[in-house]
Amino acid sequence: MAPTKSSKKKPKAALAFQSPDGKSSQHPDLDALVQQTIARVADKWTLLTLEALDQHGTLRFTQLAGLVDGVSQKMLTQTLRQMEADGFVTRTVHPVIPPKVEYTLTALGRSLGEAFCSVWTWAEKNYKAIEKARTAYRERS
Amino acid sequence: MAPTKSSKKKPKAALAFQSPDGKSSQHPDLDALVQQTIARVADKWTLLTLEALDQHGTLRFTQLAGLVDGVSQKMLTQTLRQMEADGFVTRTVHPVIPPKVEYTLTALGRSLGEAFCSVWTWAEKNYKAIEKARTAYRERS
DNA sequence: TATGTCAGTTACCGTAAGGTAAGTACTATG
DNA sequence: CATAGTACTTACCTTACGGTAACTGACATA
Repeated sequence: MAPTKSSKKKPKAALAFQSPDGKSSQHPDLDALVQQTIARVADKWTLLTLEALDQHGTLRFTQLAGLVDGVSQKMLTQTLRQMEADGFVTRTVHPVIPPKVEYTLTALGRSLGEAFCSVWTWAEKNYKAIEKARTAYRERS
Repeated sequence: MAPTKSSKKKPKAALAFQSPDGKSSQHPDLDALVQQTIARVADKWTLLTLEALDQHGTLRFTQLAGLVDGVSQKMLTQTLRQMEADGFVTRTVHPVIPPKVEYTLTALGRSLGEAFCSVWTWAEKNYKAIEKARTAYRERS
């Protein structure tokens, strides 16, 4: 797509990233990178899988399939591979028959879970307000 | 073989929004509701629009189109309608010629921005770790 | 020999997300 | 009269997401 042009960051975001204020970023695609990161991470199956692993610790493939409601084998595999590639989970293969594969969150994965926690609690607090707004909107139109 | 069938099953799993399973579900799972909420909110254009409005306060349609990098008119309209319906923005039409329409965040919208701030910050802090993990994964396989 | 278990992989296919481009409505201005 | 400016719709079309189901491999058990 078109290259990211504007450097836009809110002052309220605590920047762990050191960069002179008011100047254009040394990393022109920082926003794009961050956006990509969020887009990847804010996936339905990723979030559900993250949650399941966060709650239960180490899980096997079929256990995950049972916990992540509605997921297909295909999507679960895909999601786990992606999360492994991104460094969110470790995949441990025990060379036994029948196969045994265990998945655990890494520190990075756990930190992601914590970060999403605030959105999660926000959603818990506000989903009623959203539904109310939707009803009001529907009646208005 | 019966793949990934858990206690709850959906006749057809649509993306994100789907409520009732078999029973008269006046109480879909809280988790499901929260998940739906996040799925809706964690949309690319929604996040970018939210950010633009959070930074600039009140904006007109074309201003938003300029700020939200890469968005098409179609998607911008769709996103704004959705956000309005969800109670995140107010849409003020000034009955003048040529048309003038202004968009502002509601309190709910602003609170969402704050909640997402932690994820945003997390992404800023960790996107390098993710890229590193990806490279390592690629080399590993 | 047939069947089951676990953790996948692969092929097939329908849906829907989303981009492009053109059209709409209205008026002021050159 | 033609054009520009604003805020959209609408039609069309392509891609990619994701569901279903069948198949793999190696052994254990009946």
